[in-house]
Amino acid sequence: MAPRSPCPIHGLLEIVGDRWTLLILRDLMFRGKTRYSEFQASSEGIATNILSVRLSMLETEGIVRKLPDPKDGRRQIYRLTERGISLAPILVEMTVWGENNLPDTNIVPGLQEQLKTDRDGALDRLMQDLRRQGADQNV
Amino acid sequence: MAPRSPCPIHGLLEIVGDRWTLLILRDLMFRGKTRYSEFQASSEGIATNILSVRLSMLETEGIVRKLPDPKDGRRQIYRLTERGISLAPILVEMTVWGENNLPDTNIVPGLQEQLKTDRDGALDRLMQDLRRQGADQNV
DNA sequence: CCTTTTCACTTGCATAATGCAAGCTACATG
DNA sequence: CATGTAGCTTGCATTATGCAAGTGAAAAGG
Repeated sequence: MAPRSPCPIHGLLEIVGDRWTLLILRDLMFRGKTRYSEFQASSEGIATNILSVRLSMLETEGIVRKLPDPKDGRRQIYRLTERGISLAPILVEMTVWGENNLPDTNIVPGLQEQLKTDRDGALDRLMQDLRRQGADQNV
Repeated sequence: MAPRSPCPIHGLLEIVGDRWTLLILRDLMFRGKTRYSEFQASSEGIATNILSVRLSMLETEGIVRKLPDPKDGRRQIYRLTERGISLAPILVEMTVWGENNLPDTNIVPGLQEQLKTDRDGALDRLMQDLRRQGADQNV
């Protein structure tokens, strides 16, 4: 949908402001997931048709790119673009807030400690790591 | 809705992960809005029934609190709680991303420059200011 | 006072988004 | 060459959102 106002938050929400998109990005950023069936397997249980629509939307928005797996012609590999990687600070802040304000949360082990003691450093390392992953396959 | 997984991002999205809630919080944080009719007047055009449901949800989640206007018995004043103020880093990161990655955005004048040159300082000042607003009316 | 406005909502109904189950096609595996 | 797997698409039920109109309490105006 086209934004109804020039507000940067509103514009961003037109892309990621639904129940599922940020969870897909979480899987890409924090959980090393790259495949359709992996996103589908996340415990929140996204419906397959919704996943399909969201992934292609993210692709047209330039947040992820899809490339065929060279080792298995059935498989597609989804990776974050640089534009997608630049969303990491938002996801990190969301993680920190959730950890501090919600009961019964648990993040990928290790990251939680890093975020508490050295948030900026942990964020930098995360983004560097995502860039390295993206550099493996072309562009 | 109750979260389906212990993921902090998922838990947060169960509260703010819809098209409108974060825009209400934006109005509270960056635009000094405190009243129902002010939220309704935002240019994205939230429907009045949705606004009503979202505000009471935010209240039960402890993100905002509603208090009667002592000067006008018809009016209610909505303010961020400390829990709501602690969402500021997320909104700020969203603003920064939108400014850098979307065409035709314009933020409340002044804040944009502050965020570019001194993000941490601007965030601190914003949160202090919100705390001061909240301290006016009882806790 | 008594009427008219304003404010903060609620209600009813149309439309759009999401959820669920089943099916389909290209490719891989045995 | 039969069977399985991955990544989807399709059809339909359910839920959420959007829109217009209406309501009640309090303020403002005469």
